[in-house]
Amino acid sequence: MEITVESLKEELLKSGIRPSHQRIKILEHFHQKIGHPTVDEVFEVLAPEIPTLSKTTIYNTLRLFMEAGLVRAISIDGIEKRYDLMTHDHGHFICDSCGEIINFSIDMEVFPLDELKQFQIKSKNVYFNGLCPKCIDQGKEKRTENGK
Amino acid sequence: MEITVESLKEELLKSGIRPSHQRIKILEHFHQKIGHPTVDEVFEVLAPEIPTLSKTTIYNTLRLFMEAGLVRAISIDGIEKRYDLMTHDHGHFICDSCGEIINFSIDMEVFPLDELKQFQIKSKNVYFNGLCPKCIDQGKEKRTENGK
DNA sequence: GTCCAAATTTATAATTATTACAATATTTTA
DNA sequence: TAAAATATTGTAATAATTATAAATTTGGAC
Repeated sequence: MEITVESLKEELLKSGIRPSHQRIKILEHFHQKIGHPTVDEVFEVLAPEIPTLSKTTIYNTLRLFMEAGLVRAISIDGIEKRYDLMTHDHGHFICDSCGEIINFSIDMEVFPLDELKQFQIKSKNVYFNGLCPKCIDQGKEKRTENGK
Repeated sequence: MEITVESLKEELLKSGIRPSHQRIKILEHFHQKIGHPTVDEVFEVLAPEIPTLSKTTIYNTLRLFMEAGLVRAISIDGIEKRYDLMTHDHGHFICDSCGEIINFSIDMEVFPLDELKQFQIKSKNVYFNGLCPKCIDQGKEKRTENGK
């Protein structure tokens, strides 16, 4: 399905969010780019397009998107939050050496949930970490300076 | 099994960590208290027992413990890292309203991992969030000020 | 189209978790 | 006991995030 300004507006309205210029651009960024950007990374990309853009707006907007269930935050490295479009279920593999985050598909229904019957579950997140193939080849062990 | 200073020393030595007074006390704290303390919470509890204790020591020690695989960090709220003893596999449920973290048992072997055959997986983490039974009863929706 | 109220964005300052670093203290080894 | 290695401490620096208040933009009533 094509991503247009109109479809983005609709997506926002459906979540009860007023589709301002900034919000459309930020949502568009998540649809166009794959990956798991930080607030800073979103800012760096959009600042040239929206010269008046403020980082606070991105913080505000992403919190709004989260509350509406449009994106989710992942913060496995504990340094900086990263954000991820809420699409289909998937897990995240984080490489301890290079820091890269790799999606992998996973069926969240595999969990036996007798213990959580009384709970209302809104989202499920699965994180693995270890070494990615590239870093295994290079014989790396610990995260290095050049790894983000 | 009884937790004694001797058993804690052994545990540290087995991981190649020299069992200093501070390190023993910090490890002991994780064995005694259940929960997922932050650096600050560990500091508050241990500072009276070790008057010279520095927060830097706790940061250093917990990083050391993590590298040795004794504890793991969870940072699902993205605010402050919390630490957890590496015992048996379990998942974490985080209540969006009161912020409480509840363990639940889970078999990490249920994951189909064809996609990650080439990866070296060191740890697996599962986080759910939503509302806990207490907060459902109280009709809460969003996290409130009194929720940590 | 103009005006008004509400919502949004912006810039700045404040807060807070974490790390860097250098000095001090402790422990180990010879 | 003396020297070397390691651990701890206190302070200062860094960096991500939030609070706040002013400025701007938006949407609707007329």
